[in-house]
Amino acid sequence: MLPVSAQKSMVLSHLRRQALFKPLSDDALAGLAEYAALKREKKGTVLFSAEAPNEKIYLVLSGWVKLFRETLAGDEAVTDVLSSGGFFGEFGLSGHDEMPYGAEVVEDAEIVSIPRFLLAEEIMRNSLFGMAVVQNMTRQRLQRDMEIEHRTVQSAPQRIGCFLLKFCRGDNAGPVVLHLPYDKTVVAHRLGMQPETFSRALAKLREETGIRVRGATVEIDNLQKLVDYTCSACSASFPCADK
Amino acid sequence: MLPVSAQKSMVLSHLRRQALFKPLSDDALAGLAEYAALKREKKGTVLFSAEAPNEKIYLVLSGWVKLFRETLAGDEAVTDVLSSGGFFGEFGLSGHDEMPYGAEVVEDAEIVSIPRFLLAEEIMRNSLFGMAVVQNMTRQRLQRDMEIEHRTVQSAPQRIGCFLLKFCRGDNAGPVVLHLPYDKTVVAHRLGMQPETFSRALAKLREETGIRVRGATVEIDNLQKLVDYTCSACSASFPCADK
DNA sequence: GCCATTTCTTGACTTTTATCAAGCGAAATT
DNA sequence: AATTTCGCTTGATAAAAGTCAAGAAATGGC
Repeated sequence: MLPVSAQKSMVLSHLRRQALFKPLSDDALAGLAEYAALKREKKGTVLFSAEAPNEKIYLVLSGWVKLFRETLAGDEAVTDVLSSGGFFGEFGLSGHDEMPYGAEVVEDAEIVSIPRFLLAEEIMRNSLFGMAVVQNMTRQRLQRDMEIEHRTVQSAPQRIGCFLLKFCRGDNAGPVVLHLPYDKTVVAHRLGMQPETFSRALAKLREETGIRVRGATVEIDNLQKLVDYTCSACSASFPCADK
Repeated sequence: MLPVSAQKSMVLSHLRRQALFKPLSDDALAGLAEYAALKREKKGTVLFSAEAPNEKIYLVLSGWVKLFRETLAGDEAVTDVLSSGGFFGEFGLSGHDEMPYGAEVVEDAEIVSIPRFLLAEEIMRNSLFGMAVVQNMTRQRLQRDMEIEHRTVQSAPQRIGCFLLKFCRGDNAGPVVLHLPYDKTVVAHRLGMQPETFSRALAKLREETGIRVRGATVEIDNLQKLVDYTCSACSASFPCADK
């Protein structure tokens, strides 16, 4: 275990790197870091379940964290899977004192938690920061709108194609090799389908677009072919501004 | 047509009534009203299409407005249908200068538009207002999360039941009579299904829960029965806090 | 390196939703 | 009042996705 001071300065340097925190002064950041806690969590750890008390904002530094809602019947709907720079628990800001979703680590992660009242204070104090938060929320809402669109108008193979394209750069013409960042089961739920459907849909996508899949590795020889197949059922087209 | 001054004061009184604008001073409100425009629009009017320039924030005073995204293939995904108090166009705040969706009046509506830079200025000036906007955005994001959940885990009849329950008060034990606020076709798309599916699913719901439907009128004799049938596939249960 | 566990795939089948086509009924137009 | 339009329903059929079950492949622990 690192000494406390060393850990604090590490947290501070991580916070400084977050786009959202750019408008904050060094003093303000130091104030956050003072009360922030950094944790390393293993895959499978449930950070909290829905309806847990909501007092902190969490920021993902590395790894992947799944946000989900569970029905009485036991089905789960994954609303998002976050990586570095993603944060959650912000509903505390709007007066919800219970978490509306659960959070589970799906790939070993480092997570910083910050008491939410500190952020609320900072929003009030620094209007530039407030504006940055508004913009971030707005962008997130837009992403949710797109998610709703995807789930209603895209077929399962198209949703997978869209997911893969999120990891491709727009200027990349040649062959692309990428690795699925977390388990296929999680990807499946992230895309609103069952693992079996995912498996079959991936096979179909392979057939239609010539991509090659071996385990978690995906090779895309002809990016345009994948784009043509995937984005025909979308309002945006690759490279999408909001991913 | 009313004289300009009378119209301005009408706009002002409408703005004053909005929960979101509560933190604003009278001066600030008057400033907004000065540059705000009130319009009455007929059902069927397209306020703007996706990719239109995004310079205003719109606030619905009465009637209903549908927000939707259209794919290249011509399918449309309705992300929301707004009534009094709902607003849209707020993506301008996060630097998007194109509307990410289209907006169409689905029931005769009164709509106020406000130049977005005025609101951006006010967010910067009044941190209480900034906080209110953050909270509003946060709540909207949560609603989108629930929407995603509903579309993945609820069946078509359940989604309709859930929709009907939004118009019921939690304390209402006895029979409830309500009217669908806009065309069934719009409700169908709002719930992410085809009109034909909506029609059949409504018949199924009627069968399962004993509700009676005649045109746009729905009579619910046994609210609990509807709740039991509908909310079993949801993480929240009636009466839901966020509708 | 081997075994145990987990994750993924495949097959057979069911359920749900979409699609295409036709017909009904209420409301607006003339 | 007749006609046209639009919204809604219904039927037949197809496509998509879910479910249950079994087996294959990959992964992690020892």
